[in-house]
Amino acid sequence: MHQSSSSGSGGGGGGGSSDGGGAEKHGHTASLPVSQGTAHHHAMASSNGNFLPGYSGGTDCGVMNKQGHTHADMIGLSEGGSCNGGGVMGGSFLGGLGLPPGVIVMAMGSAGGGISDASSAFQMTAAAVSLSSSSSSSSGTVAKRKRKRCGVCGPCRRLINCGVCSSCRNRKTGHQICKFRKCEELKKKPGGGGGVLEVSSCTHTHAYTRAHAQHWLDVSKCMSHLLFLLCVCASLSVCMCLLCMCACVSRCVCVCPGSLNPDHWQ
DNA sequence: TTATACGTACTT
DNA sequence: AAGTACGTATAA
Ligand SMILES: [Zn+2]
Ligand SMILES: [Zn+2]
Repeated sequence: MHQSSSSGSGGGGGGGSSDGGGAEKHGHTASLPVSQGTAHHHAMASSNGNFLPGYSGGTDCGVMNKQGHTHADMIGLSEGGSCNGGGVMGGSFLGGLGLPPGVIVMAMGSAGGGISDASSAFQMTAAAVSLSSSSSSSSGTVAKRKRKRCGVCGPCRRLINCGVCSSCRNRKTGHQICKFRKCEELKKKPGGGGGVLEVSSCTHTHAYTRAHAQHWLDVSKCMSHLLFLLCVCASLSVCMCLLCMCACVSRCVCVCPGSLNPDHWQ
């Protein structure tokens, strides 16, 4: 009797991200024009073609999809004029984001305390969301969100299925990614990893531009320029750079390292 | 529609 | 703990 035929055998919860994993299917190694040498992305040597190259952003305002494919219809929240450093901003900026009343604004100056890296900042963000969420619990619906691969860890950068692991051998019925390609973040317990909260199910649309993603990587290194806007509506979190006033919007608050990778913001 | 792959439950 | 199987979300 293997799991009977129906009734909850395989957890319905799942479902993932279809991540089109991009691996063997699209051999499409996004060749992005590197124009900013500021980012210190991890050095990686895609020697044998089994790994994706490091992320490198361009300066154009192209819109990128999860796997680096360009998408035509996505709209970036930050490109109103800040895409190239225009920095047009003012009271209208927040209005443009469509944040509902009750937004918590948390500025982090150099006096941010001992915080010196981006993930810590995200944790703070998460904590704040937690407070606001429990405080104004809009509905209590804790709809579980499905996670997506981070896109930057070693396994995520692998392109080729090993073909011999249990997942590969059992692919027909197992529906699992190759063990060597399984994202390190997804291996962790959901909600684990040091303070992740499950604020989710926000219907706000979000997007990012490639240029902004690159900028975000840079800005994350200098906490004194970050401004976090937390929406009590649950899961909307906006991270804005005070230098150029561009912003990142995410549906979920995540503290995993992948949050800093544009792929994670899909 | 098809292909990929997350979450979960059952099995070994 | 690892393997197996299923339902199904998501993208192409
Ligand atoms: Zn494998
Ligand atoms: Zn990963």
